Parts: sequence; C-alpha cells; structure tokens
Amino acid sequence: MRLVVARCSVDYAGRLSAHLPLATRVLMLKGDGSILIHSDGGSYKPLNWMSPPCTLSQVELDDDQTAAGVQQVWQVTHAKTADTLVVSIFEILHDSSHELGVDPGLVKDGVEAHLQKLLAEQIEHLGDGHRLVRREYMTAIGPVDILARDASGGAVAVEIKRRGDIDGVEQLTRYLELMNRDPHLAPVQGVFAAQEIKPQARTLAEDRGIRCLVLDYDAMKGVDSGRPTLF
Amino acid sequence: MRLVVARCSVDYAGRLSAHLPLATRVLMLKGDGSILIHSDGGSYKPLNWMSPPCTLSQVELDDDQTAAGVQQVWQVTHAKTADTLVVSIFEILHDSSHELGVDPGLVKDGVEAHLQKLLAEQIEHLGDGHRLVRREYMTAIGPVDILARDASGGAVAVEIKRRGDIDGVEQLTRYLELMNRDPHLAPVQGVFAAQEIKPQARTLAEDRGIRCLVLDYDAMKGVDSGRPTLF
DNA sequence: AGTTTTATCTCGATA
DNA sequence: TATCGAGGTAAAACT
Repeated sequence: MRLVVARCSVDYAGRLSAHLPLATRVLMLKGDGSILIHSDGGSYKPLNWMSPPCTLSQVELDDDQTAAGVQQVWQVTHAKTADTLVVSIFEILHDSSHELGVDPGLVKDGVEAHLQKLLAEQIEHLGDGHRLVRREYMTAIGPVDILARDASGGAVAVEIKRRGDIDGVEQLTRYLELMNRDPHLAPVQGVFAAQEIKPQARTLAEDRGIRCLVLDYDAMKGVDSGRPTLF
Repeated sequence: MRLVVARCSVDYAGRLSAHLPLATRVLMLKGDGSILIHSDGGSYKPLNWMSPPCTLSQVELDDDQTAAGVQQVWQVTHAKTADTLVVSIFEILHDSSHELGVDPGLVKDGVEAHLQKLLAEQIEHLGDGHRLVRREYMTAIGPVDILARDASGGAVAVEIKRRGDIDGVEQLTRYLELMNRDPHLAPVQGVFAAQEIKPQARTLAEDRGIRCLVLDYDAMKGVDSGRPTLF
C-alpha cells in the first residue's frame, strides 16, 4: 500500500470518459495494482479509480507536459477491458509505503447473530433439560457461539451458521479440541446448528461425533422473546 | 485529510452489524468527519466506513480494552441515523495530515454527451445521404447539438435528449425559428432524437413538422469508433 | 426537496 | 464460469 498526496490531474477513458482538473488529492495505490483517487470529502467512492486486475506504469514525458510543469505521468491500464487511467503529477507532497498483509475480511452479523440470540433464548431446542451457560464463550482461539449444559450436567458447545458448511464443522472441531483439554469442561459435546446443513458437512460432523441440528429460523422468530406469532 | 496506518479492529452497528478482526489497515479521515477503512486490496469500496454527516470522538478506554492492548478507541456516529463505527486502535504505524482544499470535481462525458458523439459518428441514422456539418453548432441562444445536411443539401438541426420530453421539443423549436431566419441555412429541418420519446412530445413535435428519431444507444455503442462489437 | 433512475456500480450467491 | 439480485447501495437526474 502506497499513499501519495499530490497536485495532479487525471483522465479516464473506458466505459465513459472523465477528467479531473489539477488539484491536490490523495492517491492510494494498492498491492494488487489498483489505484484510488480521493478528495477531502464526498463519500467512500473515489473521484476516480481503476479496479484490479490492472497494471501501473510510468510514462515518458513529452515536451508539452514538461512545459506545463508535469513531473510524472502514471498510466494505469485494466488487464481485461483496456480501460486506462492517466494521472499527471505536478507535485508530490507526501509519499509513503506500508506493509499491510492480507486482511482477514469483514464478518457480517445479520441472520447468524439473530439465530444465536434465538437459540440462546430457546435453548430447549438442544434437547430436554438443557440450560444456557453463556453466549460467546471465550476460548484462546476465539468465542464459541453458545456454551450449555445438558440434563446430566455435561458441557455442550454449539457452533451456529446460517448455512452449515464444512468450514463450520472444522471451526467447531478446533474449539472442541481446545475445550476438551480443560478439566472443568471435558468431556464437551459438540452441536453444529444451522438453518441448512450441507450433506458433506453433516457427514463430516457426525463422523467426528458432532450432533447436527437444523434450525427453523422463521419458527424460532415466531416465538421471539416468548411472544407467540400473531399469524 | 488525515491518513493513518494502524493495527486495529473495527465494529459497525447500523443497518447491519459487522466486525473487522485485528489487522493492519489504512484509515482515511476526511475533512467532513467521514472515515474510510481500507485494506491492501479489493476494489474502491472500503472494508468499512462512515458517510457524512458524522462526528468522530475519542472514547475513554475501559480496563478490558487496556488489558487487551488497545491504545485508542474512536467512535464515529452518523448525525441522522445514529449508526456507529467503533475503531479500536492497537498500534499506529503512520499518521499524517494534509491540506487538500476543495476539489473542482469530476468532469464526465455522460450518456447524453455520448449519444451526441455517437450520432455524429453514425450520422447515417438521420437518413441516407446525410452528412455532418458540426456538433454544438452555435446560435445566438445556444448551441444546437448537431447540424447536418441531407442528401439534397438541406440543413438539418438535431436536438438530442436521453429522454425526449416536451421541453426538448420547445428548445428545438426556438433554435429552428432562429436558424430559419438565416438565409444560409433556411429552410432548416428539425429532428428530435432521443432514446425514448414521450407520446406528448412526439405529438407536439410532429405537429410542428419536427421529425422524431428514437436512438438505440446500445446498438450505437456497439459500433463505437468504428470498432464493431465482439459479441 | 422528495422521488426515480443510473452506475466505470460492487459483491455475494447460485446454476 | 456466467448470471442474478441485493446493497449500510451512492449519486445523479428528474418531478
């Protein structure tokens, strides 16, 4: 990631043509070759940009550009569509590079968070006599969605997904390994709960002694907070 | 404009809830209070953000946060919707501020301009034997989009709109009145060209002897600059 | 100013 | 891999 603050003008030719007159702006050059041109306002959308996959190259200046005071010209070309972005730099006011590494990415909590809340409230879905210990039970490698105790007092760890895939089973397996080393918890029963569980995930889970539980989101919503559905 | 590179985690609560685990990212703080959180990849869309109008405030740390190694917590709250973005900063790797000034903004060759360009290039859409005199033909009350000559040399004035409404017909009528006073041009035939022509506009135009022409933008784009479409 | 349409849309999910 | 639909859509055009 390279951050440049510069007086520049920009020309884009692609799906449409666009031009940015000379002004001071922030240029964000990402590791994948893409570039964003931001002003000090507006929304998250840049004034102009080039999406990956693309390549940036520095262009030789012609006499007109030199006479106009241009110091550098960057040409960013899209690998597939041949869209081009030309940045004419008149003055660089700041220039720094930073190693960011790969981002773990955004975790969206919509239905999944709601499912967790509902199952915690309606813990009887796990089986008769179950009671909630806590949501987001913290372990060294992250929080387990729900920790409960069954009728005989045995620990139950629940991983909740909207769509139950193999990844979710692997995740729960890691939690179970860790939790089963804790003498206060072991033995811990695993429950993989989801609105829909893929056959492969179910096979893997059951092979590992993890119980699968399909949740009916709408039905659980209907008795949300103990208030039965009106319809 | 303040640029910060930091190890941080981010939580957003608004229309949805979202969480960004601890990682190194770029924080762009704009003059209007808005904030963008970018990783070193993806497209122009930030991982997370807050749009203006919003305010940023620094929050006191609680014991848990201090114990976890948090150095600063920023809370950004939207002025209207009360959406909040909480940035927990563990380490600041870069921090710089820059005066950018007001941006003159993007100049776009929009769709209407593009339609004009396309029709000028494909002037045969006006009819066999037509040839372009010039685009943006200047008159005392403003430029006519296209001036052409038909097969017999008669002047043709074209008004182009994306959506052909009565206003456009009135506008063309004024131009025609003026141009028909010019002995070098008169008599001038009017053509009202648009992607879509409203029935009222068509009725008015034809009542005034103005020809209506519906343009197929996509088809015209397909032969843009003489380069035929590949599909 | 409120509403509708567009977008260099982006982005995820699905067949 | 192409296609479809939603988006914290945002932003422009139109009523």
